[in-house]
Amino acid sequence: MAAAPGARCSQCGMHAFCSTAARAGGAGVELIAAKVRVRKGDDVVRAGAPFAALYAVRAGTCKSVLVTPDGQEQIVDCHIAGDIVGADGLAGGTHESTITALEDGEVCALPFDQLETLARANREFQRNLHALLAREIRREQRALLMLGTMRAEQRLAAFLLDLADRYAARGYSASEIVLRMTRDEIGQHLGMKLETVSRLFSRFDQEGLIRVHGRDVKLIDRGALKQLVQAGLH
Amino acid sequence: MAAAPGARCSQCGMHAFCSTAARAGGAGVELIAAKVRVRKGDDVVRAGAPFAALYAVRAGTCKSVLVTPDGQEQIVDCHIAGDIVGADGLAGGTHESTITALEDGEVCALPFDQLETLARANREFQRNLHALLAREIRREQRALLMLGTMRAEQRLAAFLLDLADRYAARGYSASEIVLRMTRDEIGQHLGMKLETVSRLFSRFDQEGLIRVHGRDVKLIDRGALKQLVQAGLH
DNA sequence: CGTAAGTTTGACTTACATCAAGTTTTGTGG
DNA sequence: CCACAAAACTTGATGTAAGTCAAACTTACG
Repeated sequence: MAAAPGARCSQCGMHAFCSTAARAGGAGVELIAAKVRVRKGDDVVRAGAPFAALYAVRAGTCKSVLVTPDGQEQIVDCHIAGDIVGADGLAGGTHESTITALEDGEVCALPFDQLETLARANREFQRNLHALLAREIRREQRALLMLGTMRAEQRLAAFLLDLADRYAARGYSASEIVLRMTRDEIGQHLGMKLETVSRLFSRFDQEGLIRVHGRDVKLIDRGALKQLVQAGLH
Repeated sequence: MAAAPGARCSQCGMHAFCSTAARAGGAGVELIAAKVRVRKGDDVVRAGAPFAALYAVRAGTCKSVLVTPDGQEQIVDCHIAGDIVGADGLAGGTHESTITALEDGEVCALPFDQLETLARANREFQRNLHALLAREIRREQRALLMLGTMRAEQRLAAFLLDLADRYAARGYSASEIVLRMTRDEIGQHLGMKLETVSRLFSRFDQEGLIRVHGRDVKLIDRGALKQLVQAGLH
């Protein structure tokens, strides 16, 4: 179950980890990552499950979902290949959100006690691990800013720009996005109804900001999108 | 600038840290916390400042604020005595949110490289540090759920219950709250306007859920408040 | 004690939700 | 590969929660 050695780690967000982990390996510890295939709709982790590992998304995309007592769902974040997920389970020992594959893909389970052992052995790896957790705090703070202060059109524009930037950072096209979420899921993520998402896509298309065909979205006028997010013009 | 030894650490959220830190101290490291007085309105950390330490709130309350490019403010969280703040700065090396005192108080600066050194030396302390970061992830995920799925009245009810619970966990009254935030600040935290906050306080008071006198709030019918949050009845 | 900051309440507006119908896409078994 | 059902999407008409504007009231503070 050990990961294939050197398997395209350079594109993986865990890269910094694994490379320092390899060096820290000299200290007598080695990271054993279990690579798992997931099919669309599979749960990577389920809310309430005991926490034991972080998961590196090797291929595909995932959503992490929190559910209210009355059944309403909030998509807390969506993850693309290279992201590390599941850190919320670390507090309290059980996962709080359910992480589900949005398409077929592959994840690596990284046993957390092994990560901690490596972090104790290697200062650089430790810092990377902490940065990983802090990055999640930061992403969520930004999401709060978005939900708390922006209007629907701004949130959707910000969402598209963020997604494009993240794909770009992983070497994919920065303007051609294939959404893996339904309109309903995008709505659950951005705090609006699917009809509103649909209407905004149509309007952005009409206004020449983007070009939409179902789940294929092409960013046409990034400048205008950015301005929309920032200025919040009516 | 070292903290007064044994200074009411039992009430401090850092307690688990310091106690294990003391034990880890046998490994030749000691935590030097700088205790600082803050006045109402003082910034504990400013957005953009280089990250060097976490801050334990020893007395008083703080808010952490994120600002949009166009000047809108989102109060990401508010912190009471016993909380540890400033973890968002760990990613990227600079603080992203500004943390401001809402009343006179006292904070301890905990140099992060010292915390990391202790974490490498002591497994239990390391786990506590990780749990601290994960708890923040969790709080923010819940806040996202709140902003993304709930209506204004539910958010305010949830806010009051959370605040009461947190005070209770620190040994204060679970039903008598003294708000340290203005209506405007509460609105900036919950994603609504100050007028809406005011109206909801008045309505909750009329309906007998709470008793409001300015910033003094007494929770009367916690059951009803909880039901309001969960059921979202119209 | 007076001014400024904060709060309340009312009248009106608006962004988004809801309800509803029709269209397109996706997936599956014959 | 096609047929057909289910799921996803679009668009319109209407409703409503919360925002905006405005004025009066209360509390905190120099």
